[in-house]
Amino acid sequence: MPGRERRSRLIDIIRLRGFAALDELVRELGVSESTIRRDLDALEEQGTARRTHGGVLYAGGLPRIAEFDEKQPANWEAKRTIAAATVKIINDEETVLLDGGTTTYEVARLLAGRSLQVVTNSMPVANLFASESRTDLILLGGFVSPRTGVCLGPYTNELLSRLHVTTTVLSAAGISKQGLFNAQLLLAETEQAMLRAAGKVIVVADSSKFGRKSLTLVSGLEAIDIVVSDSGLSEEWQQTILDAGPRLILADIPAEDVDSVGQDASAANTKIES
Amino acid sequence: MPGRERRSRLIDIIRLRGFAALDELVRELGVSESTIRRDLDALEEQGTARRTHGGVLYAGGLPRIAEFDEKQPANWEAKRTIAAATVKIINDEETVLLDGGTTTYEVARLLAGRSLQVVTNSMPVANLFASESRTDLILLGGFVSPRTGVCLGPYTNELLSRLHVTTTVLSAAGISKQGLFNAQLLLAETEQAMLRAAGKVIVVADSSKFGRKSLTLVSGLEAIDIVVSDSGLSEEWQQTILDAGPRLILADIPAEDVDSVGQDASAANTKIES
DNA sequence: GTGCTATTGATTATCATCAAGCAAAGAATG
DNA sequence: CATTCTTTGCTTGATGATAATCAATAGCAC
Repeated sequence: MPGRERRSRLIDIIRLRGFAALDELVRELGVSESTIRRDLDALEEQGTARRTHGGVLYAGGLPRIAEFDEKQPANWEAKRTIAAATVKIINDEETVLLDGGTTTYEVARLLAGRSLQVVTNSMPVANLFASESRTDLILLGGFVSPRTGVCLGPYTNELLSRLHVTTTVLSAAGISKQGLFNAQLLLAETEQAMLRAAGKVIVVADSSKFGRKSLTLVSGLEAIDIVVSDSGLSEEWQQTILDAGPRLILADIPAEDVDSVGQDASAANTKIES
Repeated sequence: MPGRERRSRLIDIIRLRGFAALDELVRELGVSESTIRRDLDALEEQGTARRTHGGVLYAGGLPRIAEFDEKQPANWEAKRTIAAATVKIINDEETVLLDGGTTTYEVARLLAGRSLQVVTNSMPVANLFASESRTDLILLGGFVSPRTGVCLGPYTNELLSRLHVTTTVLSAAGISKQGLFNAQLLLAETEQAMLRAAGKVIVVADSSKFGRKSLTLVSGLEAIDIVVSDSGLSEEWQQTILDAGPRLILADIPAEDVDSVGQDASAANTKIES
């Protein structure tokens, strides 16, 4: 096999799989290990691939969404348990509208594979469902915000105005007595449109979000049906929320079995109030 | 550090980076190699990660779009050169509408990082631009086809009807004397809407597509401004296209330097006719 | 406290991978 | 045809990674 074609196929294989073991490549391309190794060195020099012990990683891969990369796994433990509690109150065959944000992303991960209709404006969320044949996916178009990967703007809002869903799962940058806050002006409008499209509104927010305001007010507390948070939420806030109307679900960080992240969402204990 | 938290952080790290070397993890988590190794075995069993020699890959990641996975790198060499020739006739600051398909995906890869406005209905394409701050991205929403990851349907078409772009890059399942063919009925409608939104229409298709019909006719040849293909296209077909109206650009597979795939799009020789 | 168990860290022998050097086979050049 | 340059495959000693075993520690029940 000519060297040119081999290197070209090499790139294709690596790109396709994201990772390829060295002996794998030796077998599939039918050349010696030394040759593969030399090719990989060249690819690395060129920046297309990254070598590891025993294999290669594709380097020119998808640029990642900033928000999901930088973010320290700050309250991820909490976010995960909140997500686990949230998916329990979503039934199969529902139509679910999912907002952007890391907590809703966790919810989306747990929903993947279930028989649902999902509507979202978030590209990271959409990617999770894109190839799931059991889940119908409707993507809200519009202008894509580069930092967060969500669709915004008039097109998005107008499309939303014509949809109706059974359940909307919203995230928030902050929650105060006045209601839900968000950090982006355009996103606030889109979230307001989401509220109008919803039958039941669920807000997911870890306890650190309470008592914190942000740029714009999205909605009052009375528009929310259910708030899902973690057990770190103070008594006062619990009462404040309940007084304002919503049901409150507090997810306990599970005593054991943290490993269940993927399919299995049964671990979190939940305490339902009022 | 308690084992639970460690494993949780492990998942976060792996997910964030896609790959992590073993000694890296040892250093960052401050535990012994044996412990890390045991944790990774557990994660692998559980399906969250995939072990390699000397490291781990994240497994629970994005499910991949079927079309891009299965597809043999059949005419990829041709597709790449076609893509390289195509991006040469697209200028900075233009508004470009990109169709779905593997050839247009290659075009998109070469456009990534340039100063453009990009409009697309394809999620794989959108992912390439999502975090590029230099490129404005407008995503056409709608119903997402699970196999190909493109948005279809009435919402998509209606949004398109309100847009105007300088250049549209279309793909095709087949090209005959009658015109452009596509394999999906709904997609044909969307592509017709794309044609209507376009100033200049570029069709990218490798030579194997010519003389091949598919399910539905999308448009006649006269609606196309430029056809970009490879040098494998027969004389008769060249003449047929030129007689019908479009300009024809044939990309030669470069004699050397196949390695330039990423940023560098300068390699392909092109022959421009009429 | 005593036993029990789970988790961790160190050690070892074994195996896989690596870089470098060298020779053979083509391809290109004069 | 001879010569040079490139590409390829093989070998070797060295390095790195692995699995398995064992001892130490820390909890937990009673």
